[in-house]
Amino acid sequence: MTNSARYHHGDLRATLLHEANELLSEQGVEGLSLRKLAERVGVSRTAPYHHFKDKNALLCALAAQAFSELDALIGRQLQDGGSRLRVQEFVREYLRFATENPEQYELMFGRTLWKIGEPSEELKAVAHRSFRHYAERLAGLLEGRLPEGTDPRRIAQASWATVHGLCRLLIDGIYINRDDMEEVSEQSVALFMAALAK
Amino acid sequence: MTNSARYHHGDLRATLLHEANELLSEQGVEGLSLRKLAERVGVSRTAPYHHFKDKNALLCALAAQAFSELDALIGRQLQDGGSRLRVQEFVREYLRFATENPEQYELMFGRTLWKIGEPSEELKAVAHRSFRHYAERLAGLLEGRLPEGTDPRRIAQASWATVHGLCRLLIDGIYINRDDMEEVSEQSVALFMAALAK
DNA sequence: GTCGTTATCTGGACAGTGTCAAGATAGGGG
DNA sequence: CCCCTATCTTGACACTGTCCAGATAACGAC
Repeated sequence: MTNSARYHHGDLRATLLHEANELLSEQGVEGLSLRKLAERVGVSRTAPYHHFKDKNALLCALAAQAFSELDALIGRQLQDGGSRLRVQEFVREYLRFATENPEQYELMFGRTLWKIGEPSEELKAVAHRSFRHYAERLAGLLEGRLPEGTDPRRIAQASWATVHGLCRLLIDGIYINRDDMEEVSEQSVALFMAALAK
Repeated sequence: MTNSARYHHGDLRATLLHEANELLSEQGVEGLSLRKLAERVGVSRTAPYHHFKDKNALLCALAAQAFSELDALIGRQLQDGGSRLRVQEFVREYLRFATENPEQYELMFGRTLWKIGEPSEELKAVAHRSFRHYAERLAGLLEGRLPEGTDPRRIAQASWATVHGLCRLLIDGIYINRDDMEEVSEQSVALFMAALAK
């Protein structure tokens, strides 16, 4: 019995996730339909429903996966050490992550899951964890440099918003293009660190 | 012949735009279907196609309209005067605009038009104009305060990205909620201005 | 006023979507 | 060995955007 013709796939859930991610990269969330996905995997249209409650559930799983990668990136890049260059390098990597996986990034932070669909508990958890992780690492890096009375949490939110905004504008091609990216991000970080070093 | 029963509507284009904006506010881009819109206006499903080439075209018109409002806001808020408070107040108003019209804001900057669909020439023009307008006003406000060698255009891009990122995170309910908003935005502006005043 | 011309509007049709319900299949534990 | 149940399939429904051919009426030329 060949691999492709057996009735029970055997590893459908993982295959679906993998192929869905592929399809996502190629065509974006809008081009990712369950029917196309099923056909691609070689299975009937409703088969995925035995592994994911919903299209929403599948997308949440996909986004959660991506958040894990981002979380790993945070852990990798935001270690102790000279803070200015660290932050600069982190932002560069963050932007690289976002621009190399624009559709995944869109899914992670876009309204598809957070506004229209319900973000799954798993997704909310891993997203929140990433942010907390970032906040902690950043606080460690900036320890002692923060002006008195400055809430590190606010700094984390404000800086994340900046980097996130850069990504969004860049990915969707509004106001910032790939050529500007490097300079703009450097400028942003420079401003940020200058304010703190004051 | 009553107003609602005549064959030729007479002012369909404007009515469509108005009602579409209403529908957009209520149900978001995803809930805005041409068929629902047509029914709501009391006209057949394909009637809108005589006034807009596409669904995309209608959405572009809607977004362009919203950009005009944003442009007006920029002109209104970013006048000469004490720069720190001016900027603070501008950001507050920008955030208000975005949070009071979240679906419009999403349409203006979202991938629906900029990635999936084609942004119309009109939309690109008005969006670009808004940014240029912002950049000019900001440069005027910060005149003489910028560290040497700083490109005002980069400052405009970086600061817009920050505010934009705040809006996105806030609207979609990620990492920043309504209670934090005020503080985070103040913090952001404070950092920004502190860096420039250095 | 009458008569095209043309803008506007209509209903039918098609391909595509997510998802529910009912039935088919087979793997795995008693 | 046999049944239970996880897994998979087909059929169906409502909804979407949009093309096409035909109906309607407003408007300008004569």
